[in-house]
Amino acid sequence: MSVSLQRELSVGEVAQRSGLAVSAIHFYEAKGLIASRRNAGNQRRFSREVLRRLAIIKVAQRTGISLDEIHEAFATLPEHRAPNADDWRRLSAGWRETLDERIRCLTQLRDQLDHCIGCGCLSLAECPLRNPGDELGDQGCGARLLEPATSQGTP
Amino acid sequence: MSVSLQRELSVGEVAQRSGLAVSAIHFYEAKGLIASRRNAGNQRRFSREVLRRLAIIKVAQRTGISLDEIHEAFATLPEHRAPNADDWRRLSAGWRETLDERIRCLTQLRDQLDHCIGCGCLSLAECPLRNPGDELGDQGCGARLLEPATSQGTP
DNA sequence: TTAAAACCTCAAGTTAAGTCGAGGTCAAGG
DNA sequence: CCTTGACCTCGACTTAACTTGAGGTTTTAA
Repeated sequence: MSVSLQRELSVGEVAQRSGLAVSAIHFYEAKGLIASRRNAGNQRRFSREVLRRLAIIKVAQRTGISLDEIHEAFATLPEHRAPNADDWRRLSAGWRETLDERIRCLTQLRDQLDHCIGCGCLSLAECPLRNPGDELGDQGCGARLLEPATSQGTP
Repeated sequence: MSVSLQRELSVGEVAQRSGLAVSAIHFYEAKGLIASRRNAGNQRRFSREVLRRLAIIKVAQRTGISLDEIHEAFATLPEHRAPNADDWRRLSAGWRETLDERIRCLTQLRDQLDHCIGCGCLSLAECPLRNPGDELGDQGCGARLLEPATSQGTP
């Protein structure tokens, strides 16, 4: 196995260079996230481009994107030519927004939690967050911090 | 089903007031996250405290804590008395740190991604992030953005 | 040439966090 | 009394993202 410039890569080489398990690479191929051609003995041969794709997959996953979503995003890449810098940039930029949104939601949660640690509302019944009327601050980040004030009982 | 002050709650009432499915409440009980006693007819009866526990579970889950971790945290609560404000505060404060850490990691990822969108390194080979030597900036937030520079090939 | 290492396919297993359904019991209202 | 709705248990199913293993083939290095 000599070091190469442009030769195609075996699955083991891809695994080593990407830091992924061989089984994961098989899995991604089965999912249509990456492609390979086969040599005479039916073994996979990958172009170097696959390393970039795998890197992109890993980044996207870290931002909380599912493989299905990654697949959809990859589907927007042009079919007839290899993706170029702008293509990747477009995907990255889209995911950056998702990531930003997630950060925003978690930060909001943290602030609520800070408030609750301060006022003890996670432990006592008088939490201001239990009251409705804070729809203003609600940016679609998921559920309220405490029970959704069913407005029955607790007289 | 009359509104009550202090009566114990049936599983349906807990479900309604917590916004969880009955099956989820069964599941949490089976996992040891909440407890109930049984009435004469073998039906679950929950004390009101369970609502707070469920609220805590939901918050913790939103911060990315697993049920197992929540279980561990709950295990640090005193056994012989009902948890008080300080107990809950302690848990919340611990999870706040976890949350903060997650926000920090995602923010770092976002900044890296910003950089990569700018320089196109997600698409081209000259990305500065490929080079080692940035252990300084690495705060244990997971993998590098690109391949871990196996330092063979690409002469 | 030959033995080990790498590769192949396909099915089944794993974990988390629940959901769903079957088959049976309990409780409340008319 | 009887029906309806809420409850009970238990096992099987779900999804995501892989991993593991069995049984067989190809490549590579000595």
